[in-house]
Amino acid sequence: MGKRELDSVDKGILYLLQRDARNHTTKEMGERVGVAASTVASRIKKLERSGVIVGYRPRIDYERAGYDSHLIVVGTVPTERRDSIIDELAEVSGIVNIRTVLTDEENVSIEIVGATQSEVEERVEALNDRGVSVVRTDLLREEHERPFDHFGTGLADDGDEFA
Amino acid sequence: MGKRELDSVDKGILYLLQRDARNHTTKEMGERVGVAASTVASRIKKLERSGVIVGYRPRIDYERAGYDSHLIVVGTVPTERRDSIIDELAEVSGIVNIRTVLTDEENVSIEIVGATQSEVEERVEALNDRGVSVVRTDLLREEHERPFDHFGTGLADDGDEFA
DNA sequence: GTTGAAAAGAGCATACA
DNA sequence: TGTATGCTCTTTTCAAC
Repeated sequence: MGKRELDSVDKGILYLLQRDARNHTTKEMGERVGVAASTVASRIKKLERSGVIVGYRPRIDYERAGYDSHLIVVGTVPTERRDSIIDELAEVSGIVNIRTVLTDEENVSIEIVGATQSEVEERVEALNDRGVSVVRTDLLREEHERPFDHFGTGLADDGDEFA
Repeated sequence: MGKRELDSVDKGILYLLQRDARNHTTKEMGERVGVAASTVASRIKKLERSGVIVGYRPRIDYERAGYDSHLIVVGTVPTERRDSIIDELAEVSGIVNIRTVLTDEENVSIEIVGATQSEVEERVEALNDRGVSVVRTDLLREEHERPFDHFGTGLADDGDEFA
């Protein structure tokens, strides 16, 4: 499915979903965006089917969940083996996020979580065994997420959300 | 609110939410985890209140949404001004994610989205004006997200999800 | 804390503008 | 394409365990 042009209703809905993707009702969103609840529902389905919305995830505070060690590993993978290496990282426990960028060096960033520091250290070593040449390992301090503002400025009333 | 110990029901629920935080019913989750639907609902509420679940967000394919330029900026912010600088980045359009790590150099990673390359380049320059010394700018290639496996191995039946 | 049943509310499909 | 109505299913609530 190709690219879609988003209108202001789509953008308003996306904005509200980014503020809270689970505890908004379609009715509420419809009022904010100026459209009927059923329209909101069908727009969301369409955004899902067209691939603009890929899925929904909870934001988890791993520390509160009892996993004290949370770090970002920056590494290099040879571009020609990149995809297969990334696939195999599925077998390493504790990896919650992987980003790859279009460069030859330091082209992968891996977020790893674990209960203890030593547990996570083992996992970092496992990365080296699997073809990721680790350049740097940093403790994650904070992660801020914010709605992409183009999806909402003036398109939806801001109520109070749990930001 | 302090740390919580998660039992296997909590972990199973978190696992399922990570697979899809919006299109699972509590009944379905209850069946997979071996508990009643109402229990699932109350556990989720508790996880939200205790801060283990911080929120819910859609995963958006920005390219399909018509925003072609998507990049990761790695930079350095002076640690003593870090929090205020991060706060002020709220005024820069297109920033969707900011991570800070516990080092003195290259301690911030900023994800920026925009409609065109030049638009995003302007925004990167705006970062320099606001106290972020930009070290590197890379085009984002792919981002993989996966459920933290400790939250679910064997605790929830895997149906087929849209992973 | 967990359950199951009853009430309230949301989502979905059909029909229509 | 967007909106409204009615039907179905989900979520919420709460008394009992």
